[in-house]
Amino acid sequence: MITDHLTGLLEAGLGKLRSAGTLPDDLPAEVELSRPARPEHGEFATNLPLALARGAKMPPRALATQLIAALPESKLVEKAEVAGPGFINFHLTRGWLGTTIADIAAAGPAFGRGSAKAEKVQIEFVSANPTGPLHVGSGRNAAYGDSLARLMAAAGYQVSTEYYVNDAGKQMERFSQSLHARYLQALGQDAEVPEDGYRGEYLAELGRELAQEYGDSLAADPARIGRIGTERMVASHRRTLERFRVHFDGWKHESSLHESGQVKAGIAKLTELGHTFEKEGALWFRSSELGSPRDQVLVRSDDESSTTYLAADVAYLLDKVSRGFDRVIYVWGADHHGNVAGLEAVARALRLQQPVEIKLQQLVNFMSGGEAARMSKRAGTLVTIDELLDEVGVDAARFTLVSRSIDSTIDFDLELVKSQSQENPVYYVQYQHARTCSILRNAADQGVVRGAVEDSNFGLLSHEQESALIRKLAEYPDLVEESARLRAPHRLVHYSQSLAAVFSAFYRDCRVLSDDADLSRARLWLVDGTRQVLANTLDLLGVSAPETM
RNA sequence: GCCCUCGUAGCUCAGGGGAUAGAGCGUUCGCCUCCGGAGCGAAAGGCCGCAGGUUCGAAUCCUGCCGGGGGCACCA
Repeated sequence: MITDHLTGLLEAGLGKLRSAGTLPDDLPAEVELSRPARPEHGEFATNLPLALARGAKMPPRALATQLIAALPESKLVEKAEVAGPGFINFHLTRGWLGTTIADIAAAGPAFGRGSAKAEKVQIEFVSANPTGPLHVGSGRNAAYGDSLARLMAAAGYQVSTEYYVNDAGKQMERFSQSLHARYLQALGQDAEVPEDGYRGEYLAELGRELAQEYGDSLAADPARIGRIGTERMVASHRRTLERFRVHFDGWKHESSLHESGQVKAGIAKLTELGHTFEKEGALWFRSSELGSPRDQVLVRSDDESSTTYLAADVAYLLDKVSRGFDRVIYVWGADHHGNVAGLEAVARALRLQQPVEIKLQQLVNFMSGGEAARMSKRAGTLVTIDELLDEVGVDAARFTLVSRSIDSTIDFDLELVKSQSQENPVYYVQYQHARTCSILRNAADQGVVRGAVEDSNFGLLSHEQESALIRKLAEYPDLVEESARLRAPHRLVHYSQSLAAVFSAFYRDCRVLSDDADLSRARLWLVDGTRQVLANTLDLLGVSAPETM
């Protein structure tokens, strides 16, 4: 990779300056090359001299000049020059073009992958209550979590994904009672959905379904109805998510943590470590001493067996760690942010060595025709992922939902997305991908043989648009690394649009299939590299890369 | 009141200490004998919410204020 090569040159140059006594000894040994910026000033730039100038007690430009003089010879660097307040711009030789294209051709779908890391990371996301269909807010969570998992895996981490099924507690009781009422109604009996129950039409449907399948045999067993209903809901979540191209490595039921005794054991461990106390008949977690604004209840006063969600969270966190994950990432909706301090307090109380990261996803404001539409499962008004997919398809939905920083609220206007779906940027990116495939097909039809990549003469690729395109392709491995580090898959969206635009400019100015056979071959390799990188980027987003549209 | 988050072009948003702050949409003006026009080029459009601070250097980091959104349960 080119940045590795340049970093090596800079390190060698620095070493030379160090041994000459120009630099203080306490400067960092690691050299960090900045990402290519303002490529019109050179193929790659670094702000390293600026970063070091202070420690070196010399003006950045002077340091940059000395550093350039100390750089070893390189076949890939034509020249290096000082620019701006003290940048070093590298102008690369044509040899570099070939190495980049050859790298892509050799790695294929693996181009951009980081070196394998030992770190095992678990990402838990969606984890919606199984009390109703998944709505678009969970869709954003799913799109983000899944892309993050793909991205971190590409960056070299060992990634495992999990969905936590909240199939215990009072919310589930309300669900059972609501479904029971709907079931009785379906049997023609008088029954009312509880005041604080779930009133959505989907439960009435499920009630009719159960009445048809089971007759009246469940009438006296609301608990069993609840269990059956929950599993139906979980199964429907799984179907919806698979349709959304989101696959989970594991599904963890909260109920299993209760049944196995892990919840009790977790509480006992907190008590053993001295972090609990009793008050007003309840057992409390003294989280206020661990950075949380208040203490929290673990076991309710009304019933010794009645534990709170936090107690289950303790058990679940211990369970995750016991499975050998070195880092656990939670993706939560912003409406759960009040629980962040609590979980962090738990991690501190348990003295976990493993980092616990909580990514808060801001809300999706669902709009309809410019007007805010409230989403509420209990009121039964919501827009489900399935409805969204029916309207705009998986590709547009995923691309749109992951396109913004996870910290930003998204206004999602279904009317707008429907009406503009043909102008959605995702189609632009896919279109450019299809175009690369089309050119490759045409080449095959015309009997143009690309030959081996090492036999191509990439020195012929001297056009400005060709250089710009190769620079853009060469950014990709760094982009993967940085986006993964920042947990920011939305950067891939912006990159895909940018790469598509650069390719489009190349396409306009540089005819690929021409009478010049050598040039055609070199350009075909460039087109193929573009196709590969577009496909790799879209894959990390869970968006398809069609060969025709 | 406290906590989280956002405030950048008309709109929706990128930009995680560095060069002349970018993209899409919208607006205006151009471009189809040519590998896919779901396209391309150009122009117009910015006290980067406000005020301090740190720094050689701040849209970026810190503090305060203003404004939008969300959250502060013995629900999950």
